[in-house]
Amino acid sequence: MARLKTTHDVFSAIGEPKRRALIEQLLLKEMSVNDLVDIVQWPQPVVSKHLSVLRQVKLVSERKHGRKRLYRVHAEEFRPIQTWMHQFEKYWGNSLNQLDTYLTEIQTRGHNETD
Amino acid sequence: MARLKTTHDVFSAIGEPKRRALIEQLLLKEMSVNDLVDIVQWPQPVVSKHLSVLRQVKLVSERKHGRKRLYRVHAEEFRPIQTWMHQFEKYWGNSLNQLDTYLTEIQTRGHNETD
DNA sequence: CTTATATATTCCCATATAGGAATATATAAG
DNA sequence: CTTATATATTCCTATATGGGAATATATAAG
Repeated sequence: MARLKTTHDVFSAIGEPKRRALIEQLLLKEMSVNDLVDIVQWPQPVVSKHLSVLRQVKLVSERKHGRKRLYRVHAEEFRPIQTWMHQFEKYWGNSLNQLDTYLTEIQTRGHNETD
Repeated sequence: MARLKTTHDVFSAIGEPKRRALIEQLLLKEMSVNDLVDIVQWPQPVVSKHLSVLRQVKLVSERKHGRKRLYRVHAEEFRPIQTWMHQFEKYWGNSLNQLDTYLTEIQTRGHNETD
């Protein structure tokens, strides 16, 4: 076989730096394709194609507004990545992350204080 | 041009599901190549090649032990991913993550209490 | 309807896989 | 030295890009 499709999952989709750059911009605010083109200075088809990949894995959504299409980030769809990253926190000897790990743990347990 | 190299950066490297699976195993404990082959049941060259990519981006390291090569995860190298993911936490309406965001913020500022 | 604007899609190509098969390399054991 | 074990590397091929260029599509404006 060959390489996985970039639309296979969220991890593949964010593997491309340009797509991460677009996400970073859309996190600031909802924007049209040309707004993004003006900012990142890549050819419009390049931006559209990367947005297409992000749309397919649902990391962004689009809505029509006149002639424009406004794109926005779907933050919830990034959760699987964050969840996967939690595995590493126990190895980061940082009190902040230890606290986060602890809090996540009691949350996962449903913080049943009766036990 | 064509697609980015998988060794371009950490994000590209973990885009491949098999490489994530190897990382998950190595998080449990240091292991030899054949230990991994026994677990994941892929041909040994497949495992070796994926480990090679992970080694190049320094997500894992290897040390010789007799005839074997023991691989382990370098958790610190995953930090850039976690850092990037912090951008999304403010959009996850979860008190745990809001706390984490707050703590990360004061840490970033160097928690200078004199100001 | 015609024109201009905004965005998506198609065609094309150089490039980098991911995996199978075979082989090379390294090191320990006898 | 020879053999067995452990792992890496090479060769090969089908496949999926990422981007350039050109074009299609959609919608608003005149």
